[in-house]
Amino acid sequence: MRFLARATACDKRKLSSDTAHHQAATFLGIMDTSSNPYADPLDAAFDAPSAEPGPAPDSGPAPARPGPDPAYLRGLNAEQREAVLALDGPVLVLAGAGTGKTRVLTTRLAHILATRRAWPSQILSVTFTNKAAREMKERIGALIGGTVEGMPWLGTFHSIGARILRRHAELAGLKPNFTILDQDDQLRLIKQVIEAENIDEKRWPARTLAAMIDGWKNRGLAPADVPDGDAQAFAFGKGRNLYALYQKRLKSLNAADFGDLLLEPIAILRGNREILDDYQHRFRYMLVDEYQDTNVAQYLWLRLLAGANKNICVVGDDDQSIYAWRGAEVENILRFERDFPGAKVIKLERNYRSTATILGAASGLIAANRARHGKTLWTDTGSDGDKVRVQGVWDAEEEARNVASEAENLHRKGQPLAQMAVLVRASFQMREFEERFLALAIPYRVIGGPRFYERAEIRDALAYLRVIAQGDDDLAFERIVNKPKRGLGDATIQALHNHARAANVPLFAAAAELGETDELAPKARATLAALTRSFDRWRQQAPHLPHTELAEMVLDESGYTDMLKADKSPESAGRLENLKELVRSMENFESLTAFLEHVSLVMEIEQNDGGPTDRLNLMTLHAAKGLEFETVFLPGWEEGLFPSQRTLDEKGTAGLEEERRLAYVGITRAKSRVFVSFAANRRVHGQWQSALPSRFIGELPEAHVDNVAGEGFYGNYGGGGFRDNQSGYGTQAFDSTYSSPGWRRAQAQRGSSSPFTNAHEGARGRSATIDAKARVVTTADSGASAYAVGARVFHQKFGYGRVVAVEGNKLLVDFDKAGSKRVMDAFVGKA
DNA sequence: CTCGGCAGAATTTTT
DNA sequence: TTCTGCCGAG
Repeated sequence: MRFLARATACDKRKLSSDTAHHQAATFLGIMDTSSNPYADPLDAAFDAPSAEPGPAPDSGPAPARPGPDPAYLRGLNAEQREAVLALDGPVLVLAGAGTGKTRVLTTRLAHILATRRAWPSQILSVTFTNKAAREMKERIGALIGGTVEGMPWLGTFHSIGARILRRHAELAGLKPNFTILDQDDQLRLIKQVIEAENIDEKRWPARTLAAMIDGWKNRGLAPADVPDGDAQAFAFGKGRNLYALYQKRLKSLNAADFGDLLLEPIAILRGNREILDDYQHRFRYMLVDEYQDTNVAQYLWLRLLAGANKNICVVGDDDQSIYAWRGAEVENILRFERDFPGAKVIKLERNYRSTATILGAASGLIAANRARHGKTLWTDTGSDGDKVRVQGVWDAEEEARNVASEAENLHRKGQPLAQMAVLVRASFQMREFEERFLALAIPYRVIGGPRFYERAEIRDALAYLRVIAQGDDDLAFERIVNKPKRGLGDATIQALHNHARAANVPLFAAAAELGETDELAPKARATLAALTRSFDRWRQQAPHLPHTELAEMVLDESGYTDMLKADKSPESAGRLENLKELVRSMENFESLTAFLEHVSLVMEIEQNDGGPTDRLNLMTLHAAKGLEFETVFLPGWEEGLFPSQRTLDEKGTAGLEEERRLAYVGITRAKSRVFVSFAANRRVHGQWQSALPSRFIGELPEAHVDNVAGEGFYGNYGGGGFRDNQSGYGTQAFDSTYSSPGWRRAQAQRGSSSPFTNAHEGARGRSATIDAKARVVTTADSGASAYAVGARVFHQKFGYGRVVAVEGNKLLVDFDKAGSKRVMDAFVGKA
């Protein structure tokens, strides 16, 4: 048990990195294994060139098994139990929303381990997100003790793919230390390839080709496999060739993109019988989470690995497949039984999350879809609960006001803000809500917004580190060669490229060479020489000091931090702060390479940005999958926005069904309350557009819905409007609107002007501002809207600061991190 | 080479 | 409306 103590004392984040597994493995290897029942004798040997395949299950240590009903099985319902216990042969678990899917998955793993059916290293369990992987590790740890780090093959498709590819890199024409490119790098590279072929990048944008290449890779297609029709679609048939050239460039850069992390292992497994045998033998059990989201490549990968023993268990929900646009094939889950004959299919339909009303509404909606296995969620929790409230409003601003005030209501009644979420279809919808929350000083958190590692300053810092770790990394070198500005412009870069190509060396080497010769202007030459010398120095230092110190040194000596310090813009302080955060996060890794590997596969960072913990959640519907909240707000249910017109145009019925699944996901996130709303007018790209309520509203069973007329909903829809809405949204549902006092008042105010004109803009804008103020006054406990000089305040965007001056309702605030800013008093709260 | 101005495009995005 | 990327002037 000494082991357990040490394991839990370890930093959890450390354990989540792939390289940490190696360490954990070594750690396990040198341990006194007799004290840890799950210590895995195989894992330590994994990296040996010819690792012995594991012992047959029955040749392992004697199964000292707990009695007939181990603790971890208690509390499972019959279906869940079956899903946990059905270990032999293929199993498809159709797990509806809120039916305890993760619990089944983790319990199943625990069961395999506890019954000694396999060692931890003989189980392959794949998830899509790092978050899901982390959660599984934690939950398994909780079930069987803190031995999670002994599960080397629990991870995302991509991290496991990367692991396999690193092990056999040479078979794919790569070195084991290859770089993993993210979207940004990928796009840059594709652009270079297009330009090198003299194709007009304006006419044939790199983004388009990037999307096509991704699509091909998702479908498991190497350049040679790309069908003619597909290849025809880009630059008069040059698509395939460009794809091939891109792949060639990747190899010469010793780099792989995300797609390659799946594709290359497939090629390796297909082309090398012994390797395939080794893995097939190794993985006695396979588990796949979110199977409905797998694409063809992932499917092929799984089929290859499942090979011989076919102990594969996939868990998913066809009704929650919302990533077809990213290559996911709902087909995979729909045809599982055909792919794996004799598969056992278990449906989890008992929902432990939502009220009967919410389930009824969600089921009624999803029933309109044709392509599905068909499940009926049920619950037996007491009362039916509140009906789904559907409300029509004038515009997005009113929508945000309603949501915010409803959230405040619930909050006053004791519901934590963190138990509420606003789920939008597209991120541009978030703005209105953020503004409103800011104005009311409602703490909120945006989930899935811009990623930490995608910020420019972070990517720059990483580029420096990448060049140090991997001199071949041209993309990284190019990124920072003139950042901070060193006077190395296009001309010099071009010369570098030419030289690199002629001498067939990486850019960095070319830079070093050009720093010696006199091909370049003296100034550029001296700068290049100085830069390459700096890198040489950093590389020399690297082994001798902690990588965090190295990072600090690099950022300082390169002039990068000075550049930010000299920058007077309000963001620069935050950028410096981010860099500090980056260095802090590096502490959790053993080495620079371990850190870089983590960064490329895990695009997130644990945020400890202070501020209140109880915050209202704001995110896209996609980001909400897998989460649950007491109350869910679903704004923007309008034709064109949701379902999205573009999806409808591009994907037709299939697209509509995916949008409907998205709506289903949204509703089923709620435990007790759902508020749907739609706005009659919305500003899209600065243009006002009118909209009709979404057809999904009409598809919600009437019995579970409560229609409410918003105060600002004027219902003046000319000849169109709800009455003609082909969705069949009932006229009677809104009849009350037309005669409500609110509506009459509104009519009186507005006269006969049409809501389709811009006439309302000024008036509405003004009244909203007044309203916002009024709300601030009523919410602030003192009733005062002005702050005194010297008061500590908190601003959602700029953080904490001190009031320096007050001018009417504007404050001059000296923010701790963001510097001096002029802000409206309504946008800050008392610190 | 650098900065400023203007045109054109703007869903969803697990890795 | 707002951001990005490109082009022309200094």
